[in-house]
Amino acid sequence: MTPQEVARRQRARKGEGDLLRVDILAAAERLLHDTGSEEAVSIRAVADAVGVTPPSIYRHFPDKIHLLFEVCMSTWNGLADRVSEAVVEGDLEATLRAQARAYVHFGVENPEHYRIMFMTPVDMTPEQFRQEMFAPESAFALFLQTVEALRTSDLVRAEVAALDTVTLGLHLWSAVHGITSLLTTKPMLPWADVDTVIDQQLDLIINGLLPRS
Amino acid sequence: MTPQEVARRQRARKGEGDLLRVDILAAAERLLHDTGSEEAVSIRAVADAVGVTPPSIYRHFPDKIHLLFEVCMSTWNGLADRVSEAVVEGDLEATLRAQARAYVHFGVENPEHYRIMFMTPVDMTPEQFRQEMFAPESAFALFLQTVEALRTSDLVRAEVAALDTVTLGLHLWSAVHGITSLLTTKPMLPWADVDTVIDQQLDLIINGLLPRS
DNA sequence: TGTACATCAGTGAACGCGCGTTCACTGATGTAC
DNA sequence: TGTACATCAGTGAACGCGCGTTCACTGATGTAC
Repeated sequence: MTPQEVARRQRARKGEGDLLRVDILAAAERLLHDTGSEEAVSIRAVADAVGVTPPSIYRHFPDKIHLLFEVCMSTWNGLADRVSEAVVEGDLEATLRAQARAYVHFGVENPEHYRIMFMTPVDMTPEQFRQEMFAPESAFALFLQTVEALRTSDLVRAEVAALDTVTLGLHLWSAVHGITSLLTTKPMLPWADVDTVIDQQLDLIINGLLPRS
Repeated sequence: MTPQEVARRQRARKGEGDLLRVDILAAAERLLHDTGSEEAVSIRAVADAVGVTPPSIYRHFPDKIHLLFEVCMSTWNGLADRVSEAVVEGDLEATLRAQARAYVHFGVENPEHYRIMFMTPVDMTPEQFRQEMFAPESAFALFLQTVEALRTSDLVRAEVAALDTVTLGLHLWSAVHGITSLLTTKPMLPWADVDTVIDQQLDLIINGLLPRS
């Protein structure tokens, strides 16, 4: 009848204090993913999940928001790998589509991470992460390479080629972000399955509403 | 040196209790708009702004979330008017563009209302508002009329005409929502001015990336 | 015209909650001699 | 091989906070007679 208690964590050896840091991150990540709720990831809940008392979190993180964002950023950095694997040599359109798919799936699989990073007022984001988010190795930077290649190719309309790469990138990102954001936020709407939605959206953007001839 | 206090509100006459209800809504709306922060709109803060004690809010609203959503919905319903005024007789493309512009401006001018309604997990939304949001007189429903007209016109590619109206509507909405969402959430990115961003995004979607001939 | 009374709008005080965070501490671990 | 000691990982208890909400109430207002 006693409530199920997580076994208290065995204390790390001297000099191995950083083991706890890793476990804290893992526990917070699991909590955020499983509950899908930022609120559920309290310092107390994380400490509980690791089997440790709340103050010991502060040995490893300056405050709650830095912990939360480190969790988000490490997931976000994982996306960069998937985006670079999505490259299809010699086929820019296919690359664009595959990268978009990787992006949307990232959001759909980690909706609360995504919400924290891209659907929350900036002021909440610690300065250090604001830059890291769009750093040269980030998913966004990789995506911009594809956009740049596409824009400077001969595949694209003259008006599109005339745009700034970043500007074009922001527009394409917005479209893909719109899908991700609404899919996760308003799942009760009559969506097709995720891959169909992505493909249709890309088809609209690539080919446009109006006829070609 | 005493803190500035809002004058206590004069008590309503008998039978005129609903006057307070209106004032509560107005105060909450102002608070949400001016602070741009859902958190700032606490029962206590609203009561303070009106010049009344917290419990009197409960005479008029069952709980906090109903108050908050009623504020959002009344702003949202105001958008429906702007969307229907945006119709340009006999020019579907112009209508689409004008309605999109009305929508994005709504979001940019009321970023926190917008965030609460469209960037927050569904579970937070009271049942009654989930339906009202997409009701027949809503901005979204009006927008769907434009989409339907466009889809069944002879302006549009065959593949686009073949789509379901709602499906096409969701895609167009996603694109416009993506812009709104990122503009307000990541204002430090190198955006052009709002109208330019909207127009460019619509141009992409209407004409596509690839050349027409 | 005066008075008793029901109704209604709003109050004052308090509840319990979970939170982030701080502080002074304990006790195990490794190291120096 | 044994012992004193510094270091380090983590604890226990508490802080103050603002919140949503409830409860029993007060006192002004209008109405009935």
